Amino acid sequence: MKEKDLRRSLSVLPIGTVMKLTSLTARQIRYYEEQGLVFPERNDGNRRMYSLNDIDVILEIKDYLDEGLNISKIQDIYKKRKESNEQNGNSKELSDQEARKILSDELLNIGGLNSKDAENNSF
DNA sequence: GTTCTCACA
DNA sequence: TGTGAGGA
Repeated sequence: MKEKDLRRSLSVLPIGTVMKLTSLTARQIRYYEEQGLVFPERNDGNRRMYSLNDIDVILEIKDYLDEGLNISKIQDIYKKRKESNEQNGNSKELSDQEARKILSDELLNIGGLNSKDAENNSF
């Protein structure tokens, strides 16, 4: 399973491919990178090379955007997700449980932010 | 032909 | 966000 993760993290896709796969504009894709949502590598001559992992994230971002979240909120979600993934270097199973919880919180948050200001942090 | 950065409508 | 300029 590590093999897949490795390939999945290999950055080999030019922005044009990502555009087609995500149906977003280059502008948006670059913007999300600027916002720290995806981290493409910059191999030959300053060209952004995205990985399947990035595609996944971008697709997810698109999804969140579609559900009414703004960039800053998405940034927050990913920030927290990363923290949860990195804080437990001793237990992978716990990380998985945490990941599930985080996802649940995200969904709850999406539903709850419509009426009031869940803007800050309820979790 | 494709992508990059910067800047402005 | 879109788009155009100017370069690689």
